[in-house]
Amino acid sequence: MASDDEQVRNRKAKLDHLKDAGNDPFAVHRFPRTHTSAQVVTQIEAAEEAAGDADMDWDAAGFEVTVCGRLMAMRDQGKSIWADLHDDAGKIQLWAGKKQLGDDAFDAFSDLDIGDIIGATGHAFRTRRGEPTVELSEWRLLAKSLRPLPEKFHGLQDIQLRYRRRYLDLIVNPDVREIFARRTAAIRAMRSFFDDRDFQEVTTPMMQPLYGGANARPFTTHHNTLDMDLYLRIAPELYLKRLVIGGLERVYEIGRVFRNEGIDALHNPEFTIMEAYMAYADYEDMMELFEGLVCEMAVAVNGSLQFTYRDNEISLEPPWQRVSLLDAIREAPGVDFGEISGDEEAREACADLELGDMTQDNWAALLDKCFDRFVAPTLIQPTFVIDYPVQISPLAKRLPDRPHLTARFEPHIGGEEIGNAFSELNDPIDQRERFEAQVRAGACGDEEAHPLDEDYLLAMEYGLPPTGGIGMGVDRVIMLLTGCTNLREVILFPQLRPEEG
RNA sequence: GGGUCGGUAGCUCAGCUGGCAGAGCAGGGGACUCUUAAUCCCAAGAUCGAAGGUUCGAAUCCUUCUCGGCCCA
Repeated sequence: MASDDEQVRNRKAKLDHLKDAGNDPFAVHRFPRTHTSAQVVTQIEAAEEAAGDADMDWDAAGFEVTVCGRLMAMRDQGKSIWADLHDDAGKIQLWAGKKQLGDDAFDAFSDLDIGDIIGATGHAFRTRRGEPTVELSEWRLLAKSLRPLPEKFHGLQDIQLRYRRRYLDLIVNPDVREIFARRTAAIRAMRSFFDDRDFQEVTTPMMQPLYGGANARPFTTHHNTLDMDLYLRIAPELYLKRLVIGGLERVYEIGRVFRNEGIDALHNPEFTIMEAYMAYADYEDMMELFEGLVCEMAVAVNGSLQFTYRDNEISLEPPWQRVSLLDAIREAPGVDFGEISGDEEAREACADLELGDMTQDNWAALLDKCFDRFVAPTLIQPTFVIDYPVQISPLAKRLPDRPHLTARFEPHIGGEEIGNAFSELNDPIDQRERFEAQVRAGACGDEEAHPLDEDYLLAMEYGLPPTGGIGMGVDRVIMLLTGCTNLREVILFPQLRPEEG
């Protein structure tokens, strides 16, 4: 057990001594700092600027600062100790001199451990070697760290430990901090994009009496007082469209959805989705909106519309290319799903494609497999895959000239699907028939089939204006923009198998 | 589900065709007032993922299991 480790025992013993001497670090409630590490550096540079070419007299030009953070390195030279203090803004070097600080405070300082949280006051200056530094005149321990940190040079490499103890990952791996800062910038850009266009940000239920808005299996939970089962949402779609019916003409939501499916490099059971709906707009408008949104996110993350993903140079410069779903599959594996309707017929057409066991696959599943296997990996530059068959698009509006197809698109970048969008189906009669077809598919074993939602149909019968909607897999877009190849690198606490066993 | 690579000290990693379990960092003791992956000296730290097998002898070879990475389905 780690708790018996020698290093932990040493640190606990130090803590006990502090408590016995009336210096319990955990009794400290607050610490007023005057400067972050970055502010100290900036002010040192400003002092140098003011002094011009003259030699700096730091005794005169130095200034008093109070900083706080985590001790990340100690270089003990006997009567002089150099230490690195890290805070949210960066790092600043501390210097403790035995003569300058006094014997007691100096000895106590040398007793600190890497990982301890301290506050310190002193004179800011730059060393002869050029390092911005605070010469300590006073310091205090604000929290004792009882466990040793991972190695300072290589950081934490163990993938499982990095995710299970993400705090350690963040403490010792600076590039991880950077990725999540970029994630935050991307989401901030997304909000301002919609806010600038007069969209209203809303929150809708995560616990729903009936799930819908996507084809996926849900998680189930139970409310005790109401004594009813509830589903964790797989999408916010049907609630957002209720709001459009209610007259909120432009709405968006950024939030978590939950899908009860496998976990791999591109799937986490809970992930962040963005959905937006715009009354009186269609899927062509949504393509433009989607392009603009991703471009603004890219600029926020990378400062550019160009980026590299898996050695591919990708440009987000609009307009993005478009390909018809059925045309693309007719070209690549050479199956014309537009000419095939039955499940058996589809299986025959795919017989030579080495798609594995097809006995459970219906027409829609095989179309999906063909696309995922032969077409999606080739869509490196941003591409809208358009015009999905009505059978696999139960919430999308039909194309007027080709009613077997819908006004729907899925954007693909770097070979990955990053969203789904369409002109929303607003005919409640057609919607009921689509739901009924889904229920039939469910009865035939399709576990991801959409359930029939009477409450949503009731809302639709009051009148949903013609509306365009988009959904985006936010984590996936951030993954692409940051060059990560695993979703878990952009989710702070990805789902893992429980520890032990 | 299949293939493949891996699990060795708190952390990062060596350990070859079987022959005393190693280093660096961190930690302990000591020296050192411009260091910054500080440096130098000393001592300590291991159920080698688990179980079985082969062998005089297994971290190493074999089998099974387990956990994880990557690739494929």
